[in-house]
Amino acid sequence: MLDPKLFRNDLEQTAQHLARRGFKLDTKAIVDLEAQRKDIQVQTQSLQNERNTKSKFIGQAKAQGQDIEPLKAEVGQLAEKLKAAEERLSTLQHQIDQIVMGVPNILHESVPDGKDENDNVEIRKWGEPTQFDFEPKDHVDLGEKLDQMDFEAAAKIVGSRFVVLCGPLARLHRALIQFMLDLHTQQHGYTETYVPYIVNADSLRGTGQLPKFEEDLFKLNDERGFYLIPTAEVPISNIVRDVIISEDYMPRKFVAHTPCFRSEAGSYGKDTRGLIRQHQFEKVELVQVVKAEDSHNALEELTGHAESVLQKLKLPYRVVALCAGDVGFSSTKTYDIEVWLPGQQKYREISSCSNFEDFQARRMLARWRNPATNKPELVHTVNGSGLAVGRTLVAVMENCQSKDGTIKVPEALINYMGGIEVIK
RNA sequence: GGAGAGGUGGCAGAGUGGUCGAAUGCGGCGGUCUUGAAAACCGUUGAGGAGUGAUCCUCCCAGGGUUCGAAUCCCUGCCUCUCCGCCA
Repeated sequence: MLDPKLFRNDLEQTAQHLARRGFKLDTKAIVDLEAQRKDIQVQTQSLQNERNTKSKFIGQAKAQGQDIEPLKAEVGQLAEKLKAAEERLSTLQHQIDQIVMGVPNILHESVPDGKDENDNVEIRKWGEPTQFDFEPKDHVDLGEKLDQMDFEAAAKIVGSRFVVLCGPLARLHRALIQFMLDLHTQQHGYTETYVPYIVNADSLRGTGQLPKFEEDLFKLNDERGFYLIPTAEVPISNIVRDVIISEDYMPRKFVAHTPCFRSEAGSYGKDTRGLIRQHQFEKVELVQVVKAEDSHNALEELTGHAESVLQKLKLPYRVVALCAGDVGFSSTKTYDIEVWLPGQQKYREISSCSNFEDFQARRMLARWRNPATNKPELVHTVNGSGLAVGRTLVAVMENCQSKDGTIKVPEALINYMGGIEVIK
């Protein structure tokens, strides 16, 4: 959520900023609603003031034994007007909120212009696309040939976009998780965190998935309005919702491994093959809660932490800065890390690292107390995948395959595999 | 699942339907004292919002209700704690 003051004092400039990402702010509607709001709010408050004052007076009059009936009647009439005013105000405020909650974040000035993913800018590249002296297979062929990856069984058990892994491949999947968690906790200073996989609507509003993107979520058939998490970002970030933390709590760095659940509504026909796009996948997520002045450094740092996973696995990748049209709703700036997939002869997203500045914090009311002013200030939140586990598994399989269809376990994972060096 | 007790400011903890946005303690901040610190003492200290401003409004878990007036009474929901039962 943007600072509401921007809509009152800097509306045109805000609209221009938002236009960069192709978002059209309905300034006319806002000006109109704001004018009404101001008018009615002032009215309402003055009526409330009158009621309070007179009611207090009744108390005093009663204490002195005066006749208070006429006064009661007078204030009683006031109450009707007040109720009407309060209702109008709340309706208006609701309409304004509806608009404001649907407005994306303002982009950082360093974000490149552009319309869609084709305009993203490569920032750096690590390694070169893996060369083979044979025709490399994709992970589906490899996995099925090994008899350790079964999409049919999964389709029978639930439906499409799920997978069953068996044997060493399932273990490799687990090994990746352990490896990533150890790396981030031991070398990058993150606190290992275990969080709920089910969240309420308030949490999803806090991080920005709601109200706009409900269709991407799995909602439980439960009158409490629970959802499966689409990413650990939601439960982790909401740890600081509605609290005022102390200065020495920051920078706070959380890492958690969780499953993620996404409905993938609207992506029919996209990545239908393999486990690139699943309804359920594992992810190791990095979240940092920092002071405003630190967030852009934190984004660079966090992106580096995600990259180091790929470096240690010796998987070639590149980092791209998302262009204005491609940056997500809540983010001011996003780097995608894309790993090389020989099966597709393409770089594919394996991590997305974003700085939300105070956008999520304002929705979450996540604040810290600044000793300099002794006042609460909004924190900044930064997060990124470190990494998407399923896609990392794909990358390992495809980049480390041999001609005979076996897979060489990356050195960094051999200990986690109990010494297994080749998956066959 | 059954029985009970609660949810109040950064924390702990009072609160009779009418100067209660809320006693008190701790913590924080400022000061006195001290070579310095501690102790002691004095002062100060919730959040959000409207308005150019004086000032005003809202918030005592959330949502409804009663009332001229609700932290206080009533209803619903959520959460926490204690006991019993069941359970990975």
